[in-house]
Amino acid sequence: MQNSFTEENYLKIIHSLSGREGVEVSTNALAESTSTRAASVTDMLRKLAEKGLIHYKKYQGVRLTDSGEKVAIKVIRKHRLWEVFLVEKLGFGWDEVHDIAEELEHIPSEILVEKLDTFLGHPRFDPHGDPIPDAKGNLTEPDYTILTDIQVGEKVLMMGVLDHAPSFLQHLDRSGITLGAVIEVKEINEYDKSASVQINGGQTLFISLEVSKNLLVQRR
Amino acid sequence: MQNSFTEENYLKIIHSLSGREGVEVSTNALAESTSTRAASVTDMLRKLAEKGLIHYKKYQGVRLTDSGEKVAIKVIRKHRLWEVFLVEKLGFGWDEVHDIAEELEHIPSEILVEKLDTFLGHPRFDPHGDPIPDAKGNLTEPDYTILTDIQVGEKVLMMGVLDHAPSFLQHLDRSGITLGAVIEVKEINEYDKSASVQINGGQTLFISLEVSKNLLVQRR
DNA sequence: TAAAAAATTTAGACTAACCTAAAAATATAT
DNA sequence: ATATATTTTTAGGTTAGTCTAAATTTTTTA
Repeated sequence: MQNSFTEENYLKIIHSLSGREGVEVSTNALAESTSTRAASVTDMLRKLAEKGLIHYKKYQGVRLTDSGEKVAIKVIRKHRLWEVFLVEKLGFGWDEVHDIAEELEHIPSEILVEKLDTFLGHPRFDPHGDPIPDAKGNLTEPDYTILTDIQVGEKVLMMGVLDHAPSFLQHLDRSGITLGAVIEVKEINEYDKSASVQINGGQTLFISLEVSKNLLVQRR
Repeated sequence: MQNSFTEENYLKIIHSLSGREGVEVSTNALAESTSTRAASVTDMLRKLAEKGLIHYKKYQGVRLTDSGEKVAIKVIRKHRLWEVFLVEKLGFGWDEVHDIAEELEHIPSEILVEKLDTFLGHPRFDPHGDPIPDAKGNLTEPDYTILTDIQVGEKVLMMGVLDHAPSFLQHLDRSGITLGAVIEVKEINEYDKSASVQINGGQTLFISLEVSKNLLVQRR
Protein backbone atom coordinates (compact mmCIF):
# COMPACT_ATOMS: atom_id res chain seq x y z
CA MET A 1 0.00 0.00 0.00
CA GLN A 2 1.25 3.44 -1.05
CA ASN A 3 1.72 6.35 1.35
CA SER A 4 0.39 9.78 0.50
CA PHE A 5 2.43 12.93 0.09
CA THR A 6 1.17 14.10 3.48
CA GLU A 7 1.88 10.83 5.26
CA GLU A 8 5.43 10.83 3.89
CA ASN A 9 5.92 14.34 5.20
CA TYR A 10 4.78 13.42 8.68
CA LEU A 11 7.14 10.43 8.74
CA LYS A 12 10.05 12.51 7.52
CA ILE A 13 9.40 15.17 10.13
CA ILE A 14 8.95 12.63 12.94
CA HIS A 15 12.28 11.15 11.89
CA SER A 16 14.08 14.46 12.01
CA LEU A 17 12.48 15.56 15.30
CA SER A 18 13.13 12.30 17.10
CA GLY A 19 16.86 12.58 16.50
CA ARG A 20 19.43 9.82 16.53
CA GLU A 21 18.14 8.16 19.72
CA GLY A 22 14.59 7.79 18.46
CA VAL A 23 13.12 9.90 21.26
CA GLU A 24 9.36 10.53 21.47
CA VAL A 25 8.01 13.45 19.42
CA SER A 26 5.18 15.59 20.79
CA THR A 27 1.97 16.47 19.01
CA ASN A 28 2.67 20.17 19.38
CA ALA A 29 6.14 19.85 17.90
CA LEU A 30 4.62 18.14 14.88
CA ALA A 31 1.92 20.78 14.57
CA GLU A 32 4.63 23.41 14.53
CA SER A 33 6.76 21.60 11.93
CA THR A 34 3.88 20.72 9.64
CA SER A 35 2.26 24.15 9.98
CA THR A 36 -1.02 22.60 11.03
CA ARG A 37 -3.01 22.51 14.25
CA ALA A 38 -2.51 19.95 16.99
CA ALA A 39 -5.95 18.51 16.33
CA SER A 40 -5.01 17.74 12.74
CA VAL A 41 -1.83 16.09 13.90
CA THR A 42 -3.76 13.83 16.25
CA ASP A 43 -5.95 12.68 13.36
CA MET A 44 -2.94 11.87 11.24
CA LEU A 45 -1.16 10.08 14.08
CA ARG A 46 -4.12 7.77 14.52
CA LYS A 47 -3.96 6.95 10.84
CA LEU A 48 -0.21 6.37 10.76
CA ALA A 49 -0.50 4.16 13.83
CA GLU A 50 -3.23 2.08 12.17
CA LYS A 51 -0.92 1.60 9.20
CA GLY A 52 1.82 0.42 11.53
CA LEU A 53 4.16 3.26 10.66
CA ILE A 54 4.44 4.76 14.14
CA HIS A 55 4.22 3.75 17.79
CA TYR A 56 1.57 5.93 19.27
CA LYS A 57 -0.10 5.99 22.67
CA LYS A 58 -2.46 8.85 23.39
CA TYR A 59 -0.82 11.74 25.23
CA GLN A 60 2.51 9.88 25.13
CA GLY A 61 4.10 11.21 21.98
CA VAL A 62 5.14 9.29 18.93
CA ARG A 63 8.03 7.24 17.56
CA LEU A 64 8.63 5.61 14.16
CA THR A 65 8.29 1.85 13.79
CA ASP A 66 10.91 0.06 11.72
CA SER A 67 8.58 0.19 8.78
CA GLY A 68 7.92 3.93 9.30
CA GLU A 69 11.65 4.53 9.60
CA LYS A 70 12.17 2.81 6.26
CA VAL A 71 9.68 5.08 4.54
CA ALA A 72 11.16 8.18 6.18
CA ILE A 73 14.67 7.28 5.10
CA LYS A 74 13.56 6.68 1.53
CA VAL A 75 12.04 10.14 1.44
CA ILE A 76 15.18 11.66 2.93
CA ARG A 77 17.32 9.82 0.36
CA LYS A 78 15.22 11.22 -2.45
CA HIS A 79 15.22 14.72 -1.01
CA ARG A 80 18.99 14.83 -0.69
CA LEU A 81 19.68 13.27 -4.09
CA TRP A 82 17.40 15.79 -5.77
CA GLU A 83 19.19 18.59 -3.92
CA VAL A 84 22.49 17.36 -5.32
CA PHE A 85 20.95 17.31 -8.79
CA LEU A 86 19.59 20.83 -8.46
CA VAL A 87 22.89 22.26 -7.28
CA GLU A 88 25.40 20.17 -9.24
CA LYS A 89 23.56 19.80 -12.52
CA LEU A 90 21.13 22.68 -12.75
CA GLY A 91 23.27 25.30 -11.06
CA PHE A 92 20.98 26.31 -8.22
CA GLY A 93 22.49 27.82 -5.08
CA TRP A 94 22.38 25.76 -1.86
CA ASP A 95 19.98 28.34 -0.47
CA GLU A 96 17.45 27.80 -3.27
CA VAL A 97 16.88 24.08 -3.42
CA HIS A 98 14.99 23.12 -0.30
CA ASP A 99 11.44 23.91 -1.39
CA ILE A 100 11.84 22.32 -4.82
CA ALA A 101 13.31 19.18 -3.28
CA GLU A 102 10.32 19.05 -0.90
CA GLU A 103 8.19 18.43 -3.97
CA LEU A 104 10.54 16.14 -5.87
CA GLU A 105 11.05 13.89 -2.83
CA HIS A 106 7.51 12.58 -3.19
CA ILE A 107 7.78 11.42 -6.79
CA PRO A 108 7.23 7.68 -6.51
CA SER A 109 9.53 5.43 -8.52
CA GLU A 110 12.30 3.32 -7.08
CA ILE A 111 13.99 3.05 -10.46
CA LEU A 112 14.00 6.82 -10.86
CA VAL A 113 15.87 7.26 -7.58
CA GLU A 114 18.42 4.62 -8.41
CA LYS A 115 19.06 6.01 -11.89
CA LEU A 116 19.34 9.49 -10.46
CA ASP A 117 21.82 8.24 -7.88
CA THR A 118 23.92 6.64 -10.60
CA PHE A 119 23.72 9.74 -12.79
CA LEU A 120 24.99 11.85 -9.90
CA GLY A 121 27.86 9.43 -9.21
CA HIS A 122 26.51 8.05 -5.91
CA PRO A 123 27.09 11.20 -3.86
CA ARG A 124 27.55 10.64 -0.11
CA PHE A 125 26.46 14.13 1.01
CA ASP A 126 23.95 16.71 -0.11
CA PRO A 127 24.80 20.39 -0.73
CA HIS A 128 24.32 21.18 2.96
CA GLY A 129 26.65 18.42 4.12
CA ASP A 130 23.87 16.06 5.18
CA PRO A 131 24.61 12.38 4.53
CA ILE A 132 22.59 10.59 1.84
CA PRO A 133 21.18 7.21 2.90
CA ASP A 134 22.18 4.38 0.56
CA ALA A 135 19.70 2.32 -1.46
CA LYS A 136 19.37 -0.19 1.40
CA GLY A 137 18.40 2.57 3.81
CA ASN A 138 21.68 2.80 5.73
CA LEU A 139 22.16 6.30 7.03
CA THR A 140 25.41 6.93 8.84
CA GLU A 141 25.65 10.28 10.53
CA PRO A 142 29.19 11.65 10.27
CA ASP A 143 30.76 12.73 13.57
CA TYR A 144 30.41 16.42 13.02
CA THR A 145 31.14 18.86 15.83
CA ILE A 146 29.33 22.14 16.34
CA LEU A 147 31.67 25.09 15.92
CA THR A 148 30.86 26.29 19.46
CA ASP A 149 32.68 23.22 20.78
CA ILE A 150 35.92 24.16 19.04
CA GLN A 151 38.71 25.75 21.09
CA VAL A 152 40.73 28.80 20.20
CA GLY A 153 43.66 27.77 18.03
CA GLU A 154 41.97 24.75 16.47
CA LYS A 155 41.73 24.38 12.69
CA VAL A 156 38.66 22.56 11.42
CA LEU A 157 36.87 21.75 8.17
CA MET A 158 33.46 23.24 7.48
CA MET A 159 31.26 20.20 6.77
CA GLY A 160 27.62 21.14 7.16
CA VAL A 161 24.90 23.35 8.60
CA LEU A 162 22.15 22.77 11.13
CA ASP A 163 19.97 25.63 9.94
CA HIS A 164 18.91 25.28 6.31
CA ALA A 165 17.15 28.64 6.07
CA PRO A 166 18.00 30.52 2.86
CA SER A 167 18.85 33.66 4.84
CA PHE A 168 21.41 31.78 6.90
CA LEU A 169 22.95 30.12 3.84
CA GLN A 170 23.11 33.44 2.03
CA HIS A 171 24.84 34.93 5.04
CA LEU A 172 27.45 32.18 4.85
CA ASP A 173 27.89 32.82 1.12
CA ARG A 174 28.57 36.49 1.81
CA SER A 175 31.10 35.51 4.46
CA GLY A 176 32.88 33.07 2.18
CA ILE A 177 32.07 30.12 4.42
CA THR A 178 31.44 27.19 2.07
CA LEU A 179 31.49 23.44 2.54
CA GLY A 180 35.09 22.27 2.76
CA ALA A 181 36.44 25.61 3.90
CA VAL A 182 39.17 25.52 6.56
CA ILE A 183 38.13 27.46 9.63
CA GLU A 184 40.67 28.46 12.28
CA VAL A 185 39.26 29.82 15.50
CA LYS A 186 41.43 32.79 16.40
CA GLU A 187 39.60 34.23 19.37
CA ILE A 188 36.38 33.82 21.34
CA ASN A 189 34.75 36.80 22.96
CA GLU A 190 33.89 35.87 26.56
CA TYR A 191 30.99 38.28 26.77
CA ASP A 192 28.78 37.23 23.83
CA LYS A 193 30.62 34.11 22.69
CA SER A 194 31.11 35.61 19.27
CA ALA A 195 34.22 34.33 17.53
CA SER A 196 36.93 35.59 15.29
CA VAL A 197 37.75 33.00 12.65
CA GLN A 198 40.10 32.81 9.69
CA ILE A 199 38.75 31.25 6.50
CA ASN A 200 41.11 29.20 4.30
CA GLY A 201 44.12 30.92 5.82
CA GLY A 202 42.97 34.23 4.38
CA GLN A 203 40.27 36.64 5.47
CA THR A 204 39.46 36.87 9.17
CA LEU A 205 35.87 37.56 10.20
CA PHE A 206 33.65 37.74 13.23
CA ILE A 207 30.79 35.36 13.61
CA SER A 208 28.06 35.49 16.19
CA LEU A 209 27.17 32.66 18.56
CA GLU A 210 23.98 32.22 16.54
CA VAL A 211 26.06 31.40 13.46
CA SER A 212 28.57 29.22 15.33
CA LYS A 213 25.74 27.13 16.74
CA ASN A 214 24.64 26.24 13.24
CA LEU A 215 27.98 25.33 11.72
CA LEU A 216 29.03 21.68 11.64
CA VAL A 217 32.76 21.11 11.40
CA GLN A 218 35.21 18.26 11.52
CA ARG A 219 38.56 18.08 13.33
CA ARG A 220 41.40 16.77 11.18
CA MET B 1 -3.79 31.67 -7.72
CA GLN B 2 -2.17 28.22 -8.12
CA ASN B 3 -3.79 25.33 -9.97
CA SER B 4 -3.95 21.89 -8.41
CA PHE B 5 -2.37 18.75 -9.79
CA THR B 6 -5.83 17.61 -10.88
CA GLU B 7 -6.81 20.88 -12.52
CA GLU B 8 -3.58 20.88 -14.49
CA ASN B 9 -4.34 17.38 -15.70
CA TYR B 10 -7.78 18.33 -16.92
CA LEU B 11 -6.38 21.31 -18.79
CA LYS B 12 -3.65 19.23 -20.38
CA ILE B 13 -6.14 16.59 -21.48
CA ILE B 14 -8.62 19.15 -22.82
CA HIS B 15 -5.76 20.62 -24.82
CA SER B 16 -4.81 17.31 -26.34
CA LEU B 17 -8.38 16.23 -27.06
CA SER B 18 -9.40 19.51 -28.67
CA GLY B 19 -6.67 19.17 -31.27
CA ARG B 20 -5.10 21.89 -33.35
CA GLU B 21 -8.38 23.62 -34.24
CA GLY B 22 -9.55 24.00 -30.65
CA VAL B 23 -12.66 21.91 -31.18
CA GLU B 24 -15.13 21.31 -28.31
CA VAL B 25 -14.35 18.39 -26.01
CA SER B 26 -17.16 16.26 -24.59
CA THR B 27 -17.71 15.37 -20.96
CA ASN B 28 -17.59 11.67 -21.75
CA ALA B 29 -14.31 11.96 -23.61
CA LEU B 30 -12.84 13.67 -20.56
CA ALA B 31 -14.24 11.03 -18.23
CA GLU B 32 -12.57 8.39 -20.38
CA SER B 33 -9.20 10.18 -20.49
CA THR B 34 -9.13 11.06 -16.80
CA SER B 35 -10.39 7.62 -15.73
CA THR B 36 -13.21 9.20 -13.77
CA ARG B 37 -16.97 9.31 -14.14
CA ALA B 38 -18.84 11.88 -16.20
CA ALA B 39 -20.41 13.31 -13.05
CA SER B 40 -16.98 14.04 -11.62
CA VAL B 41 -15.95 15.71 -14.84
CA THR B 42 -18.98 18.00 -14.69
CA ASP B 43 -17.97 19.08 -11.18
CA MET B 44 -14.47 19.91 -12.32
CA LEU B 45 -15.65 21.72 -15.44
CA ARG B 46 -17.79 24.03 -13.34
CA LYS B 47 -14.76 24.81 -11.22
CA LEU B 48 -12.42 25.39 -14.17
CA ALA B 49 -15.03 27.64 -15.80
CA GLU B 50 -15.32 29.69 -12.61
CA LYS B 51 -11.56 30.15 -12.64
CA GLY B 52 -11.75 31.37 -16.22
CA LEU B 53 -9.65 28.51 -17.57
CA ILE B 54 -12.26 27.04 -19.91
CA HIS B 55 -15.28 28.09 -21.95
CA TYR B 56 -18.11 25.90 -20.75
CA LYS B 57 -21.81 25.89 -21.50
CA LYS B 58 -23.86 23.04 -20.10
CA TYR B 59 -24.33 20.16 -22.55
CA GLN B 60 -22.20 22.04 -25.11
CA GLY B 61 -18.74 20.66 -24.45
CA VAL B 62 -15.67 22.56 -23.39
CA ARG B 63 -12.82 24.61 -24.87
CA LEU B 64 -9.75 26.20 -23.27
CA THR B 65 -9.62 29.95 -22.75
CA ASP B 66 -6.37 31.73 -23.55
CA SER B 67 -5.47 31.55 -19.91
CA GLY B 68 -6.30 27.83 -19.73
CA GLU B 69 -4.28 27.23 -22.87
CA LYS B 70 -1.31 28.92 -21.25
CA VAL B 71 -1.47 26.64 -18.24
CA ALA B 72 -1.89 23.54 -20.42
CA ILE B 73 1.10 24.43 -22.55
CA LYS B 74 3.26 25.01 -19.50
CA VAL B 75 2.39 21.55 -18.25
CA ILE B 76 3.13 20.04 -21.65
CA ARG B 77 6.47 21.87 -21.77
CA LYS B 78 7.40 20.45 -18.39
CA HIS B 79 6.25 16.95 -19.29
CA ARG B 80 8.30 16.85 -22.46
CA LEU B 81 11.41 18.40 -20.94
CA TRP B 82 11.36 15.89 -18.10
CA GLU B 83 10.97 13.09 -20.64
CA VAL B 84 14.10 14.31 -22.39
CA PHE B 85 15.89 14.36 -19.06
CA LEU B 86 14.80 10.83 -18.19
CA VAL B 87 15.88 9.40 -21.53
CA GLU B 88 18.98 11.48 -22.32
CA LYS B 89 20.44 11.86 -18.85
CA LEU B 90 19.13 8.98 -16.77
CA GLY B 91 19.12 6.36 -19.51
CA PHE B 92 15.46 5.36 -19.43
CA GLY B 93 13.89 3.86 -22.55
CA TRP B 94 11.30 5.93 -24.44
CA ASP B 95 8.73 3.36 -23.38
CA GLU B 96 9.40 3.88 -19.66
CA VAL B 97 9.17 7.61 -19.12
CA HIS B 98 5.54 8.55 -19.52
CA ASP B 99 4.24 7.77 -16.06
CA ILE B 100 7.18 9.35 -14.28
CA ALA B 101 6.88 12.50 -16.38
CA GLU B 102 3.16 12.63 -15.47
CA GLU B 103 4.30 13.24 -11.92
CA LEU B 104 7.23 15.53 -12.61
CA GLU B 105 5.16 17.79 -14.88
CA HIS B 106 3.28 19.11 -11.85
CA ILE B 107 6.30 20.25 -9.86
CA PRO B 108 5.76 23.99 -9.56
CA SER B 109 8.76 26.26 -10.18
CA GLU B 110 9.30 28.37 -13.25
CA ILE B 111 13.01 28.62 -12.51
CA LEU B 112 13.32 24.86 -12.30
CA VAL B 113 11.86 24.41 -15.77
CA GLU B 114 14.08 27.04 -17.29
CA LYS B 115 17.22 25.66 -15.67
CA LEU B 116 16.26 22.17 -16.76
CA ASP B 117 15.73 23.42 -20.31
CA THR B 118 19.17 25.01 -20.30
CA PHE B 119 20.78 21.91 -18.81
CA LEU B 120 19.27 19.81 -21.58
CA GLY B 121 20.47 22.24 -24.27
CA HIS B 122 17.04 23.61 -25.22
CA PRO B 123 15.76 20.47 -26.93
CA ARG B 124 13.07 21.04 -29.59
CA PHE B 125 11.51 17.57 -29.42
CA ASP B 126 10.85 14.98 -26.75
CA PRO B 127 11.88 11.31 -27.03
CA HIS B 128 8.65 10.52 -28.91
CA GLY B 129 9.16 13.28 -31.47
CA ASP B 130 6.62 15.66 -29.92
CA PRO B 131 7.60 19.31 -30.08
CA ILE B 132 8.51 21.10 -26.84
CA PRO B 133 6.81 24.49 -26.36
CA ASP B 134 9.28 27.31 -25.72
CA ALA B 135 9.39 29.37 -22.54
CA LYS B 136 6.94 31.89 -23.99
CA GLY B 137 4.40 29.16 -24.72
CA ASN B 138 4.88 28.92 -28.47
CA LEU B 139 4.14 25.42 -29.65
CA THR B 140 4.67 24.79 -33.34
CA GLU B 141 3.49 21.44 -34.57
CA PRO B 142 5.86 20.07 -37.22
CA ASP B 143 4.22 18.99 -40.47
CA TYR B 144 4.44 15.31 -39.87
CA THR B 145 2.66 12.87 -42.17
CA ILE B 146 1.16 9.59 -41.08
CA LEU B 147 2.93 6.65 -42.69
CA THR B 148 -0.37 5.44 -44.20
CA ASP B 149 -0.30 8.54 -46.44
CA ILE B 150 3.06 7.59 -47.94
CA GLN B 151 3.15 6.00 -51.41
CA VAL B 152 5.10 2.96 -52.44
CA GLY B 153 8.60 3.99 -53.44
CA GLU B 154 8.81 7.03 -51.15
CA LYS B 155 11.64 7.36 -48.64
CA VAL B 156 10.76 9.18 -45.42
CA LEU B 157 12.24 9.97 -42.03
CA MET B 158 10.70 8.48 -38.92
CA MET B 159 9.90 11.52 -36.74
CA GLY B 160 7.36 10.57 -34.10
CA VAL B 161 4.57 8.37 -32.83
CA LEU B 162 0.89 8.94 -32.19
CA ASP B 163 0.48 6.09 -29.74
CA HIS B 164 2.71 6.41 -26.68
CA ALA B 165 1.82 3.05 -25.15
CA PRO B 166 4.88 1.17 -23.85
CA SER B 167 3.84 -1.96 -25.75
CA PHE B 168 3.78 -0.08 -29.05
CA LEU B 169 7.13 1.58 -28.41
CA GLN B 170 8.69 -1.73 -27.42
CA HIS B 171 7.35 -3.23 -30.63
CA LEU B 172 9.10 -0.47 -32.59
CA ASP B 173 12.31 -1.11 -30.65
CA ARG B 174 12.20 -4.78 -31.62
CA SER B 175 11.64 -3.79 -35.24
CA GLY B 176 14.55 -1.35 -35.25
CA ILE B 177 12.27 1.59 -35.96
CA THR B 178 13.73 4.52 -34.03
CA LEU B 179 13.40 8.28 -34.34
CA GLY B 180 15.41 9.45 -37.30
CA ALA B 181 15.36 6.10 -39.09
CA VAL B 182 14.94 6.20 -42.87
CA ILE B 183 11.87 4.26 -43.94
CA GLU B 184 11.35 3.29 -47.56
CA VAL B 185 7.92 1.93 -48.44
CA LYS B 186 8.54 -1.04 -50.71
CA GLU B 187 5.08 -2.46 -51.08
CA ILE B 188 1.55 -2.05 -49.75
CA ASN B 189 -0.74 -5.05 -49.47
CA GLU B 190 -4.07 -4.11 -50.99
CA TYR B 191 -6.02 -6.55 -48.85
CA ASP B 192 -5.09 -5.49 -45.30
CA LYS B 193 -3.04 -2.35 -46.03
CA SER B 194 -0.05 -3.87 -44.31
CA ALA B 195 3.23 -2.59 -45.69
CA SER B 196 6.66 -3.84 -46.47
CA VAL B 197 9.26 -1.27 -45.51
CA GLN B 198 13.03 -1.07 -45.57
CA ILE B 199 14.72 0.48 -42.52
CA ASN B 200 17.90 2.54 -43.02
CA GLY B 201 18.53 0.83 -46.32
CA GLY B 202 18.98 -2.48 -44.57
CA GLN B 203 16.48 -4.90 -43.12
CA THR B 204 13.05 -5.13 -44.73
CA LEU B 205 10.05 -5.82 -42.54
CA PHE B 206 6.29 -6.02 -42.65
CA ILE B 207 4.24 -3.62 -40.61
CA SER B 208 0.52 -3.76 -40.02
CA LEU B 209 -1.90 -0.94 -40.75
CA GLU B 210 -2.27 -0.52 -36.98
CA VAL B 211 1.43 0.31 -36.75
CA SER B 212 1.49 2.51 -39.87
CA LYS B 213 -1.37 4.58 -38.49
CA ASN B 214 0.72 5.47 -35.48
CA LEU B 215 3.98 6.39 -37.18
CA LEU B 216 4.69 10.04 -37.95
CA VAL B 217 7.17 10.62 -40.74
CA GLN B 218 8.58 13.47 -42.76
CA ARG B 219 9.19 13.67 -46.50
CA ARG B 220 12.65 14.90 -47.45
C1' DT C 1 -1.16 17.58 46.61
C1' DA C 2 -4.60 20.49 44.90
C1' DA C 3 -5.22 24.17 41.67
C1' DA C 4 -3.79 26.29 37.49
C1' DA C 5 -1.60 25.90 33.11
C1' DA C 6 -0.31 23.50 29.15
C1' DA C 7 -0.75 19.82 26.01
C1' DT C 8 -3.61 16.70 23.70
C1' DT C 9 -7.71 14.62 22.09
C1' DT C 10 -12.64 14.56 20.73
C1' DA C 11 -16.60 16.45 18.37
C1' DG C 12 -18.38 18.49 14.65
C1' DA C 13 -17.49 21.01 10.19
C1' DC C 14 -15.26 22.29 5.82
C1' DT C 15 -13.12 21.64 0.94
C1' DA C 16 -11.36 19.05 -3.06
C1' DA C 17 -12.06 15.35 -5.76
C1' DC C 18 -14.25 11.59 -6.34
C1' DC C 19 -18.56 8.27 -6.37
C1' DT C 20 -23.72 6.20 -7.55
C1' DA C 21 -28.35 6.83 -8.82
C1' DA C 22 -31.76 9.56 -10.74
C1' DA C 23 -33.26 13.44 -13.58
C1' DA C 24 -32.86 16.32 -17.55
C1' DA C 25 -31.23 17.55 -22.05
C1' DT C 26 -29.71 16.29 -26.55
C1' DA C 27 -29.24 13.15 -30.40
C1' DT C 28 -30.88 9.20 -33.14
C1' DA C 29 -34.06 6.24 -35.29
C1' DT C 30 -38.31 4.75 -36.82
C1' DA D 1 -42.21 14.05 -35.34
C1' DT D 2 -42.35 11.18 -31.76
C1' DA D 3 -40.20 7.49 -29.16
C1' DT D 4 -35.88 5.65 -27.75
C1' DA D 5 -31.14 5.90 -26.70
C1' DT D 6 -27.28 8.47 -25.32
C1' DT D 7 -25.07 12.09 -23.01
C1' DT D 8 -24.78 15.21 -19.41
C1' DT D 9 -26.08 17.22 -15.20
C1' DT D 10 -28.00 17.24 -10.48
C1' DA D 11 -28.57 15.39 -5.90
C1' DG D 12 -26.72 13.38 -2.22
C1' DG D 13 -22.70 10.79 -0.23
C1' DT D 14 -17.56 9.42 0.73
C1' DT D 15 -12.57 10.10 2.01
C1' DA D 16 -8.30 12.67 3.08
C1' DG D 17 -6.70 16.32 5.31
C1' DT D 18 -7.62 20.25 7.38
C1' DC D 19 -10.08 23.52 10.84
C1' DT D 20 -12.31 25.59 15.59
C1' DA D 21 -14.16 24.96 19.98
C1' DA D 22 -14.78 22.20 23.80
C1' DA D 23 -13.41 18.38 26.74
C1' DT D 24 -9.87 15.68 28.78
C1' DT D 25 -5.31 14.38 30.34
C1' DT D 26 -0.82 15.55 31.84
C1' DT D 27 2.41 18.70 33.81
C1' DT D 28 3.69 22.46 36.59
C1' DT D 29 3.32 25.42 40.36
C1' DA D 30 2.16 27.10 44.64
